[in-house]
Amino acid sequence: MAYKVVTRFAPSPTGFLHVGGVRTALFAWLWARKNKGTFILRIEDTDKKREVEGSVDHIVGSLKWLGIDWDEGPDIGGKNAPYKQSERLDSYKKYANILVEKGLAYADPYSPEELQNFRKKAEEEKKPFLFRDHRPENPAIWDDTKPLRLKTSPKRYKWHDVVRGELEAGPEVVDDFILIKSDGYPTYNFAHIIDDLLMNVTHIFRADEFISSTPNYLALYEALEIEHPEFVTLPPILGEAGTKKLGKRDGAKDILDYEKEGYLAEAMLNFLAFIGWNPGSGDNREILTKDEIINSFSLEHIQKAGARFNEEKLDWINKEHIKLLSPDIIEKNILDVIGEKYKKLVHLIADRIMTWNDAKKMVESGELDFFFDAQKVDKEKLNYKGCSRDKTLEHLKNIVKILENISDWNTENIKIEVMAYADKSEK
RNA sequence: GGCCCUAUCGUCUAACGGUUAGGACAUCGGCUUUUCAAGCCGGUAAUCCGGGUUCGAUUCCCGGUAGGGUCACCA
Repeated sequence: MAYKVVTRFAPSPTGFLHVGGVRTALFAWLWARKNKGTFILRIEDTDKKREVEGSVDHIVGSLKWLGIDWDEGPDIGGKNAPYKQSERLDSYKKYANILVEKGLAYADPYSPEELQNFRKKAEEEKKPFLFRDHRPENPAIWDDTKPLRLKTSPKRYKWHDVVRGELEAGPEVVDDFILIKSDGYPTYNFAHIIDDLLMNVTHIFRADEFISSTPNYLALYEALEIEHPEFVTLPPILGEAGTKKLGKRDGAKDILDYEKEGYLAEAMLNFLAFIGWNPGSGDNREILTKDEIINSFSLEHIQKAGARFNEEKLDWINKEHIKLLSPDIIEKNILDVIGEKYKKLVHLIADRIMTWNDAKKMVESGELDFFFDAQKVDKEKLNYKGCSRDKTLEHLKNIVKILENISDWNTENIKIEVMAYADKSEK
């Protein structure tokens, strides 16, 4: 192979990372690792208003938890430093000026209000709004205080997407989009293309909401007279119940919440890899280690259609990964979750191949507390924390089982009483 | 609404013109278990609809339908 694969993950620091973002990072990372290429972490912090403090640390922490490592990034530097777009403004300005000199970019003279009116008018006339219909005849010199727009020449664009195949869109979607905002920061649309160029990115992995803006990007690549990287469009991840893309508002959790809930990083990695990808061609394995995933990863088996997020499957994958661990590690992890207070129960829980989160649920529901009080149960009021009688009975049966496994506890009395109660109620 | 994308069991998917349409999760049943799980065995369950192309379409083409995405000085 003559060229080196370079991929990147380029999140904006606007909060936590959820499964959607992480899956994008994962696929880009897998492709880089599969090809012994380079994986870059780049922070797209060009929107000061939306920036959330601590996001970068959170993003770094999330990726590190999963074992997704990068060769270049804001924390470790690299030959393409810096890796925060806010520190790369000179590069954007340089390319902006090239476009201005070529006559392919111009200052936008309108105020936001004026722009709003154009949109409103277009809407009233039931016509699509296009900025290029309002191009100024003699644009002022771009002086950094006005937005800079790309001067596009509308036409039909066709392009190749590694996953979707041949795509195309008509001239009506091509418009003079903003390259540099009035605050001096570039838009994502401009900045990512310059950075990908300068960093020699070979494959752009991103979700499918970017398909519709691709013609505009192509217009920019053309204006700059540069080749575009390969486009690898990932299918959307749908919410558990709905048919809409999983987003923060419909329950997409912080990826680190899964760590807190007791999911193993490698199980999460396995799960995420299988959202919109599979080894294909008769390879029915679904439980794979990190290295196995890297080895079998290929772009041909990335799905086109959206996939629903399924937490039940995640639970199963997690359980299977737990089974792959050594007993020592299992017990240590269970102890981490349930705490020192319940140390005596570690073996029992491990024997039952409980997942960490099952153990955690037992702690939270008070089931383990009840166990410690079991010898004080009032047989006349077999009432466990507001549970129904059947539920209580179930708990008691469980406890008898647990008690039996601990030799130094005197369990005979309560066992007899509980079993007698059980016999009676079963009739 | 314009433009674009997508479409196999409930869910995730295999199939790259010829299979009794395979697997996994979930579900149901059985075995095992002093309870509950786990484990093992088995069952139910799918090619969106309509036209083509072809000896033969899940697969290729066209149309419809449905779902989704996008139309920002957000990414």
